[in-house]
Amino acid sequence: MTIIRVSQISEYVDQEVTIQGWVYNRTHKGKLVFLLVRDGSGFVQCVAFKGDLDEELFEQIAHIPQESSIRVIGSIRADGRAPGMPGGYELGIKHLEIIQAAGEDYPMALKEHGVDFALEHRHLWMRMPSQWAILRVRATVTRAIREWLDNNGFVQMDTPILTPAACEGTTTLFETPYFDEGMAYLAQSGQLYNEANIFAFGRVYCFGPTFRAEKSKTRRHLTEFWMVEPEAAFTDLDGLMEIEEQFITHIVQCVLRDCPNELKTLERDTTRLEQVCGPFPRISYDEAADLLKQMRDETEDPEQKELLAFEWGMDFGAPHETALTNRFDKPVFVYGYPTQVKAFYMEPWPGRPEVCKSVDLLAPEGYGEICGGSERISDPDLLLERLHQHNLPEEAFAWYLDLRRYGSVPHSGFGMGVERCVSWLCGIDHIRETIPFPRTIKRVYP
RNA sequence: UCCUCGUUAGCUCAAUUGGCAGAGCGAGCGGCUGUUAACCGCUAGGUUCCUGGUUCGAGUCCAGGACGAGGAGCCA
Repeated sequence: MTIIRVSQISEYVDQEVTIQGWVYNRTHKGKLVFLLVRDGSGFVQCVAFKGDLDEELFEQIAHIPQESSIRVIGSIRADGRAPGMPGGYELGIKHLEIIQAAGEDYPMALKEHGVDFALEHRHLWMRMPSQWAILRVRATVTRAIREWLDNNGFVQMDTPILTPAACEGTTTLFETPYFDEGMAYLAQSGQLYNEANIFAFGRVYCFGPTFRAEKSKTRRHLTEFWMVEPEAAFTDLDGLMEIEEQFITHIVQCVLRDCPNELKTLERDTTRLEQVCGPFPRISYDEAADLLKQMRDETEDPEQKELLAFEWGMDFGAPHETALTNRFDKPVFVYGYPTQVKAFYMEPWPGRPEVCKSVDLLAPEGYGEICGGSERISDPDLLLERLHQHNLPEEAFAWYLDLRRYGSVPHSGFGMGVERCVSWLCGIDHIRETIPFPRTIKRVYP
């Protein structure tokens, strides 16, 4: 008997097959029982008719607990009434074997749940269609990331997770004892190592978990999140933006192409996503500041006026990013931030030392920053000066300074937060649903 | 760290001025041949977050605490 996966069901119409999975839902109507069975690849309705089965089996099916694991045999038929994913096909049950009857106290009702309850039961919550869809989009995003980078000359170089000190000297890090060497810190970025790697490989990327111990409690923050960081030699800020827009375009198009069912499950309006292809609008920080002033002057709402309060030199807050991105249909680049709000290694703007060659990419529909990057300082003397200005220990950065002494070149790179990207593509409002087991300031379970 | 809010059945929530602890969903049993969050009937299910106080009487008022959420700052 052919064992098939639900995602392939349309190829087996009128054939007798076996499906292995779990009972997601059960409803019955006298002599009919409908089981909604999921197998990881999709959801399919299986129908038991009393007249077709011996009485003991029918009774067993009629009382099978939710989430029981089963093996079901029957023939596939097309039927527009059948729910499921992809839907429109159902299996007429000829035989069913219960692998394990689930306990009758399964806690996840097929309704909405509060945040705390859902997160406490993350190990079960992920079985539900919305979470199944989001996490499959995530898998598509990570595949698209590797695909584009691998196809465009970027070599994957894994950077260390245990690191000797702060990468940028600002954010709070998780620390752990490290033998006789004092404390080691969980990586908050692989960028500095990437900068070493480009001198050997030209274009590289690292892709892995990243850790920030900041007590951020917002819908945009996790303490453990995944970041991809490409870095390219012989690339200036304009070149970096070209890379970013091709990269993002590829990711969006892969998701639209490969995840239509998932996006439909999430009721994502894809018309906005379909407009996402490069080139993206580019505005300077100065222009963004003017735009914000203009928007603040135009609004009548005093609350909005206060939220949009802004002075040159500030970094953008979430309300500023939302207001800015609402003016555009595509992701928008904001480049040339004030040097004082950015990291020490960013190349100054020619003739304007108060501004640096940095660029953030803001996603539309209010999702805000998904990529942050810059052209890096390539002059060894300037880099040393910046280290001193930021009170960073020169010895710890000796290897990093070496990179500017032996064949320094203009180079640039950026980081993209996977969870923020997936949130945007899925149209959900909190990034904790975009990673299988989210780590937040208040949660390390399960 | 700061500001705001919340905690009542397995889940989502209601409970009027301080006056008998409720509903829907979920679970169990029964009914129905096309359900889409089916529907109908019955049953079970409670330390109202904790501690103390006021009161004849507290889910409700007061004080303290615990836990959680949203936002700010910081960032991806």
